[in-house]
Amino acid sequence: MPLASTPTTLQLVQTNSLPALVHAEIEQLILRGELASGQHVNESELALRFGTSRGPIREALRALEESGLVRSEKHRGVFVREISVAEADEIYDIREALDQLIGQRVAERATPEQIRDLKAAIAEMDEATSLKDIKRYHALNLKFHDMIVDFAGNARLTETYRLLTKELLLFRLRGLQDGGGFAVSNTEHKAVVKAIAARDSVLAGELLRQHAAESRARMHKAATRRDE
Amino acid sequence: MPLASTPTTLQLVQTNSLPALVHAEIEQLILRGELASGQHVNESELALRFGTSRGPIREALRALEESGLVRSEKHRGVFVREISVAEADEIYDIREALDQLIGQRVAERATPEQIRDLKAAIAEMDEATSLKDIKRYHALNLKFHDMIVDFAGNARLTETYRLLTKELLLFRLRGLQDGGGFAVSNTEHKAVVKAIAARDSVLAGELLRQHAAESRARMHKAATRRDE
DNA sequence: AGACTGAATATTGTCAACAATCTGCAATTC
DNA sequence: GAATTGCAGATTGTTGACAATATTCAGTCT
Repeated sequence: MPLASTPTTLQLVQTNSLPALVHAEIEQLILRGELASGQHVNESELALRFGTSRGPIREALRALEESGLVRSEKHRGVFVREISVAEADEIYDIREALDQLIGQRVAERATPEQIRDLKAAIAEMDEATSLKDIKRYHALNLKFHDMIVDFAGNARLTETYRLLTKELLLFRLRGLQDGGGFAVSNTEHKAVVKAIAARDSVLAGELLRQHAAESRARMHKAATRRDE
Repeated sequence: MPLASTPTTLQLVQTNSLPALVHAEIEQLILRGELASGQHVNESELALRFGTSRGPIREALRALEESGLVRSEKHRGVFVREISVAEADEIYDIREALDQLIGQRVAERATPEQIRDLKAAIAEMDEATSLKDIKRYHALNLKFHDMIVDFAGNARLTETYRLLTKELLLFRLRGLQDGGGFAVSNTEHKAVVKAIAARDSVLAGELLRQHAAESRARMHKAATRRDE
């Protein structure tokens, strides 16, 4: 999917139905924060924006509801979900378990090319760090984790992991940016990839789990700092 | 949810919208095998059956698609998903990781009452075993795992786990009944609950993971037996 | 006979209108 | 003045109709 040669819009429309397109579009709107957490989502407005009727919009919203990005109240409409610290905590608990699994599987299965790609991504992050380009670092970080879960070679795991990650992203957008320490983060990445390259699956799993735990800890720190 | 005092239909209709009701209904149809794996799902037919128009049906199907019970092809309609052995394997890989987490958390958090409930469920399963009532055992087994994931006290985990379980159920319905050995299964349950009662979270996690692994192994055995 | 063409049918995709419900605000009552 | 009621206006819930596409099957040609 990352390397898909750009399909023409024609192909897109022919394969994906309108609801699917709208689904992806609205998801981006939410993930980019254009539709803020807690905000009411107006069907007609979206229909107008995308040049469709409300039918496809509603179908897309139902899918987004199932994936947890949106919540719906009867006769009141749908709202972008708000993730509480407690909920983020629950998600992190799952994510840690999955990260351990991911680390193990990648160490077992990653091809030399994939390991090279991971190292390249880390180098880029180092670059972003020295340039203090936080935004770029953040994007690269997401890409790194996207790559690594892909390399675990379990499509269903990828799907599950991305679902949870999206929800956490929703939480971060709520205002709490990952509390600094992004130079630290990359040294963790290096350790993980080193274990992967050494094919030490147990260690890789352990390290990737710890990496998620660190991220959770940073969230907590940011959250409590904000509440005082 | 298990202890919800039966709400009146009035309340149900007032709170849940038609798509939500239809969603639950169709899910049952699929999980009970009334809509078989791979089968084409006719929108108009369902609309007629539930006495609605096609709109709500389509919304429900979109949600079911997102949850993975159904797949959809443009202009051809939606089909009940078919889970291959490879996909089931992927799901089991995730399930094992989650079961380990579940075991740990339950050992840490379960109340004495909850532990008693688990023991009661096991006793019932023993009874079903001695009566050779496989069907009842199967139902109780599902209930047991439902309870245990609930007792982990992580709503998001419950949701994720149930999602995967539903997909696996879809696979089992495909013909491969869990290859016997259900007396074995209950001795495993006992060991898990013993570890939980002893508050040994590491062991409980390990045992529950193993339990999932055994289940996976039984699936493999049944699958290869079928393919020869 | 087998492969191809094309109409007839069935099914899905989309839309626009109508019904039900909620929200906000002004008028009314105590 | 505060609480309540009742009335627009807006928004969602649902529907039935129409358009676009796929499938089927009879007929035709080689």
